[in-house]
Amino acid sequence: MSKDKKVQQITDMEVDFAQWYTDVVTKAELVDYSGVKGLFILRPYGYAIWENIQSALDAMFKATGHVNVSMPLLIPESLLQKEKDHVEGFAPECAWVTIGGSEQLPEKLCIRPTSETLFCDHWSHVLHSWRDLPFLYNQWCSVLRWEKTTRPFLRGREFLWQEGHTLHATAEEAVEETERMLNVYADLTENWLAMPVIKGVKTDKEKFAGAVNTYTIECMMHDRKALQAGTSHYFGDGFAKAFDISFNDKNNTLQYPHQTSWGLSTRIIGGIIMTHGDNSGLVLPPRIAPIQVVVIPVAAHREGVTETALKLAERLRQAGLRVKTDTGDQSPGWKFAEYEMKGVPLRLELGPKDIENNQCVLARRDSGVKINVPLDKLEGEAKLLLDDIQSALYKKAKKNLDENIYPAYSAEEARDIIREKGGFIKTMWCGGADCENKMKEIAGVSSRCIPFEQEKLGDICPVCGKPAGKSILWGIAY
RNA sequence: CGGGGUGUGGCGAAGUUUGGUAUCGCGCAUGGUUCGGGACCAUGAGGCCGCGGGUUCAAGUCCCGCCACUCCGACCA
Repeated sequence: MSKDKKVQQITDMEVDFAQWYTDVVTKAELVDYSGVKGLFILRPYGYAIWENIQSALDAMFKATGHVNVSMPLLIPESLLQKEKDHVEGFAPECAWVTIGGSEQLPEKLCIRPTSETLFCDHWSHVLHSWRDLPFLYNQWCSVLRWEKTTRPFLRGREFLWQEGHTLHATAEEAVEETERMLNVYADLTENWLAMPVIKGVKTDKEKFAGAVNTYTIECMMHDRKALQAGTSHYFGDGFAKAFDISFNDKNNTLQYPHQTSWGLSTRIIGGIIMTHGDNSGLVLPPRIAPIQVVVIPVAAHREGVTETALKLAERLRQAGLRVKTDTGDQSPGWKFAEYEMKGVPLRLELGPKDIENNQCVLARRDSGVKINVPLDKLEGEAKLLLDDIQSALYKKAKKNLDENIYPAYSAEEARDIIREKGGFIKTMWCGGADCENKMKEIAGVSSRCIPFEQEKLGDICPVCGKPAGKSILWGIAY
């Protein structure tokens, strides 16, 4: 147990990171297990985090011209099979509905693992003219993928996400959209979730089934493993051709449109936990924390304490903050531990001594630092502290990322670095799938992305020794 | 899908080797005293011992099957 650890129920992350993660997820009351493997219950506090992420992202989608729709849950087998690469990628993890009521169905229906095929089918009906384009659609839903092993948030068979699907008259427009949405994800992840990202493009091996290109944002977790936090795909006109989506352009020529899709899931909450959490539990970035300030009256039975606490909470609410006052009859110490476990960024303590001095105590979740604040300065101080916590979390995570990317000049060197230190490995790459596979074999890492920000680490591929034009990032991924 | 671990009141465990009345701690409820880092006392509620078969006079315990969770690998958001 570390010295400053306040909560004894959570396994130290240095002792067992996976157990620490599970402890945090359950003790912070984010999820509960359901009776079916890989299907998790999002409890109110966990769902509230998702709602905050949702509302931030949804606003960004709307601001970039997108509209929300709702597509069916089930996909006929024949529809799923229209695009060859796509079905090959997803068929192994599909769950099927074969019976309706007591009748065997004439065609089995797949519970959507993703909805490209549904959007394509729909668009093939409604698209006629260049005037209809672009379609800029998004849907918030859950999807089902029959994963072998499952973990709360990180890998569920069912998970909540949003999937954006867009259709454009030209390849240029579609590529631009793919990049735009990756930047939206990066904006959310860095500025709201305080998680630094590396933007790049996936190799052919790692890209989405059916995509021409997959763009990704990669994050580094506290245990130095990689988390793919969001992806944006450019499809070219492959799906359009497979689904017979076409339109007449301005010159009355029949054209195939170009397509994109992009998704971000509740997995990102696992990312938040593993990026900011500590041995006392969850640490939430203020911008998405369901409770930004928890007000805890001390010696609440004493005259004026509860009343004053409620008044201060209301003042903070008026100032636009999300505030909870805990007037329960547990001891103050119990409450301190409870809200630390839940990652509430700021705690306001108010007791008789404070009231005498016309002040209160504000305690930061990230650093544990407590300060006395005169009551007339409360709103300003609280906001300043929340802003500071938000940026401190980002800086700390950025440091972890920057300090754990190592160059390597052979697969063996990469292997040794991964074994000793973990983190990301950067190397040059010839672009060959053989070298990528060999890297996996020897060093145990998968390619994370070819970063947009390229570095020149040499001239040759560290695996085959042939000329190499690009730098690439490797890591062990969740 | 391969390998390991675990399933006993809400949670964590003991009991399983050697079959014989269901135990402990925490939590929960009520009352009281407390209250600045997980308070204390008293009283009380709560169990098809993961599920299904079998052996036996008798199964938490022995046998067979299944399921779930969890960790480590291969695959994915």
